[in-house]
Amino acid sequence: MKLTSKGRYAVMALVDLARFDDINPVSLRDISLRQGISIDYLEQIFSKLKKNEIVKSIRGTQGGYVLNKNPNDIKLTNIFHAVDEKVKTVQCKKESKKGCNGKATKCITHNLWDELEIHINTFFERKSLKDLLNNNKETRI
Amino acid sequence: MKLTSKGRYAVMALVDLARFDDINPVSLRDISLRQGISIDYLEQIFSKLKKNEIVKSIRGTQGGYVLNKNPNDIKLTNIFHAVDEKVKTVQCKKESKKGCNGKATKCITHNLWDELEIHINTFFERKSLKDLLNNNKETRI
DNA sequence: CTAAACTTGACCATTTTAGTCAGGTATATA
DNA sequence: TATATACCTGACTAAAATGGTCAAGTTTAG
Ligand code: FES
Ligand code: FES
Repeated sequence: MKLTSKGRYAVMALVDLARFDDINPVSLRDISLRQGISIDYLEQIFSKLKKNEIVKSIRGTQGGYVLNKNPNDIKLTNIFHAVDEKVKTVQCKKESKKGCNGKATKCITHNLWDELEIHINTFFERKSLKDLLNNNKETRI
Repeated sequence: MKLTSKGRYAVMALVDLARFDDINPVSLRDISLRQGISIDYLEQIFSKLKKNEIVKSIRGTQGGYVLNKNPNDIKLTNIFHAVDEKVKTVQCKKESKKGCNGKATKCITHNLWDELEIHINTFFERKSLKDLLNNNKETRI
């Protein structure tokens, strides 16, 4: 199981944004330089973050992005959902009664993977952007 | 983040094995039929499980595999480790002082991903094959 | 002797990932 | 109003990972 760059970068970029957006909008160029993420890639990510109303954009010179919510109200779940970083542990379709093996009942490990999924998602639901800010105050770049 | 088939199948197959190996060794053919997993793929998986001393093999007609330990002592961690299903959330090399961005310090989200990794691994360390057996007694196929 | 079952290693199609690239449009400011 | 800055959009792609298959063995019960 691994975390993809898209999810990782989205969170990184938002933490960066949250630190600096109180004064001016933050340009992707700045985030790119500070965090070492390709600017073209960031554009893809922010397009989704914007669609999901996590950030607002300001176009033109001196433009950039600003958070659209209080950092306390932006949970990792919201970020991941926005960029399609999803936790998938079961193989089967959850709604279906059928198992991943095509049989009529769920497979013998289905419950286990379901528990796991909940376990992981709980972590994402608990953590907010705010938590990450506090957590890193000392280590500003 | 998603669980790969290799990890999922390994656990599935071992639960199946644990149920039936008290009487006779269980052939991959049987597991394949019961669990709907390709026999060729199972062979790859069991080769690794054997190397890691989770199962023993008995060759020849009427042969098959048997657990090499008490189900209570086989944790998901052990199984996943055996088949190289690893949890990877950080991007950087953990031992290194460098960050994932190539900079001299760890990135602003490093601690978060590290926490996540621990969170997930805790789940795997707690669950044993025994737990899964009990959990599914009613739903035998 | 032979069929069942493990053993080993190579091979491969498909999908996913992690981006790049090219061409826009909007707007602050000089 | 010219222009540089920065957002916006969609297409494209190389490389890696995934999820297997296939072939050619060896071992051993019966
Ligand atoms: S994972 Fe849901 S039935 Fe197997
Ligand atoms: S994940 Fe470790 S430094 Fe970024």
